[in-house]
Amino acid sequence: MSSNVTLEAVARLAGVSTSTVSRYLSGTHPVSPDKKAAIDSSIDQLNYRPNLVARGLAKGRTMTVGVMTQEILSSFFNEAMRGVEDGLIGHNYEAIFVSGHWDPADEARRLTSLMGRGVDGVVLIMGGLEDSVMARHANGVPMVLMGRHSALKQVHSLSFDHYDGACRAVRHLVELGHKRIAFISGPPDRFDADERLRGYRDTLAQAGIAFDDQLVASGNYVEPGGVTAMNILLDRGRPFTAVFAGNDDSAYGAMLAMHRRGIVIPRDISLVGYDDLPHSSYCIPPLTSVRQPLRELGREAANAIVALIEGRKPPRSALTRLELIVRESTRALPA
Amino acid sequence: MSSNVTLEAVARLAGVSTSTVSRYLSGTHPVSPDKKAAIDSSIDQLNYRPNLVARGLAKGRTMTVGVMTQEILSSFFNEAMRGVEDGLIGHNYEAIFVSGHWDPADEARRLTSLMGRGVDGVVLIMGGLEDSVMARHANGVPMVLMGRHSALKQVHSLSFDHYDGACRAVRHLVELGHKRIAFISGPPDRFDADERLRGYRDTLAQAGIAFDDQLVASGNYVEPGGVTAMNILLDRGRPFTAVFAGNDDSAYGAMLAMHRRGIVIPRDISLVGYDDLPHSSYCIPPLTSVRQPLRELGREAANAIVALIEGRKPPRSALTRLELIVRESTRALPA
DNA sequence: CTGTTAGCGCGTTCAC
DNA sequence: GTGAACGCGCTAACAG
Repeated sequence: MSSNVTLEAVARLAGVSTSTVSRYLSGTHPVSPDKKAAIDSSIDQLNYRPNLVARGLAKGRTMTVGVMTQEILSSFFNEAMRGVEDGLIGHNYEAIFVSGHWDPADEARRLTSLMGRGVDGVVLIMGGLEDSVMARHANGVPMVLMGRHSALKQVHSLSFDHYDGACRAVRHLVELGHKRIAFISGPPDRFDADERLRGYRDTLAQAGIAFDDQLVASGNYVEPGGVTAMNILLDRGRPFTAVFAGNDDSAYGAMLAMHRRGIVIPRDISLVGYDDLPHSSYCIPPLTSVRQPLRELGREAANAIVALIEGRKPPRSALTRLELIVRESTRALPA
Repeated sequence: MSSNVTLEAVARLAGVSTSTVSRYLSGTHPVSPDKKAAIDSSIDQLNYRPNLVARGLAKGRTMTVGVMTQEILSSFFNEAMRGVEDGLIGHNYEAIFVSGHWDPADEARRLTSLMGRGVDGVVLIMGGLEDSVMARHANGVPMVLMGRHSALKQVHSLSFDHYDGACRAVRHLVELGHKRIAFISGPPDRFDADERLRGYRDTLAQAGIAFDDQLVASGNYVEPGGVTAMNILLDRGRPFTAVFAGNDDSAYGAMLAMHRRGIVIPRDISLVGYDDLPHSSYCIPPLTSVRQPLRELGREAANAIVALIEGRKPPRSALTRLELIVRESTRALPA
């Protein structure tokens, strides 16, 4: 385990007591210049590195926050993680990442382990932990929940308005003159998926377009699901000129399905995605998508958790601003 | 910090000594059935969770291994991380991820911090740490280096043969009848990039095709670089019928650049990538690419680090097997 | 099988 | 300013 050279060794070499070294290192009390020098020299002579485990035990704080993602293999989560990491570094906290794999049992396990490791706070990105479980496992440490909302008042929730995002996407299509607009939905039991569907329906209604359930196919937010959904849509034979995919990964799948059938985007069909993943600027054609500033949200989450840890009130979230990024996968229908 | 209920509280409630509880929990010594029951009941009555920090301090082992990635936002690293995570879980170790951002100073900092946290072992994924630095920071804990090689004998290196991979890619193109084959290289100072270039040149030579430096443009392993490189290649006016991109991200960029100019893949130009990122099955057209079993390598890394930690010899690496995945971005040239 | 006694390395009283 | 002593929660000898 870590180093073998301890604070005590440093103290002995410097001819002072361990408390003096400790105080010097933490800067809590003034130390005389000559001792400072002696300590400094023996520190790098011995190549001393403080044992964070011991420090954590003694102080009851570890200067780390646990970040639970669901899936390491996902641009979506990665953006959020990156944001949290960025934000934390500025505050001298370190992130330790674990992943819950969308499995509540796994999530609970990881959360317990994080707590046992003495993290000072926890950031949960999405996931399916129920409030009661979260409450039970969060042993008094502050928690920030990203991407969804919890009724618990101990947890600070930070998320986007998926309903609004979906409205923007569909409205864009409507404004381009599309009337037959299909929808590839997300996993049926997920809040954000439901919200996006609701946005789709409401915007259609608002535009005076009748909802046609033959025009929605369920995807699951991953590429293969997008392929399947698109094929189903096409096979049903109901005509449509545009598709709104519940997320970009589904959209990628849909693109491939269309490509296979010789359908050209946006000439034959317009496509809008959701998430604006990094890759969406580089697919063929570049994808029009609803951008959620995930990375920024991650930074906010970091700020919030640090504030909470230090007993301050988390700053009011400024952004949550969604934006439709128009690229080349959508076009106006000739009048 | 974590829970407030301690081992001692449990012991008191159960009417036994702390050591008995400790022994029961760790299973190192037999404990009488009635005490077991008493302990069990008081554990969940109190909702006791062991304090891993204290345990770590006492045992000198934390059952965690530090994993340093370079960039969270990269499918490449994510695959590797996922593999390591998978592998570790089976061994009851937990991964804590940090990222070095391809910056040696950052890497050194993170490594120090990991050591301070008392990780039992470290897995480094790529990165640019020099041997001397690695040696200095790895305070006696075992280390596994993924994706590149170190001369240090304390570190167990696990990587792929990039030269071989490049040869396969180019050979494929040659076999399809291509003679004018362009190359989009990686960052000039990176070992794997050099190896791929070498594979490209050697395979060409072997096929009796003269090397033409006007046919290589330097990318940087990310999409924008691929776009630029492809444009340069095209602007030079030197004809070519195929391109080997140093990695998939560059290939994606190249695809977009061609799309913009109305060049159709593979009708006009064939394209081969390297890495076989998950997305490569879903781009348009699906990309022929050299697959490196990164996830498997990650699992091997996990096995190796655990073996090292437990004083065994790491199993000899079985795979490192590269494979060319032929999809739809390459076609045979008419004879 | 089980309780008692020491630490693990560091922060933090409390005196001087 | 500075040192001595104690404690964070747990495991590991040491005795029974």
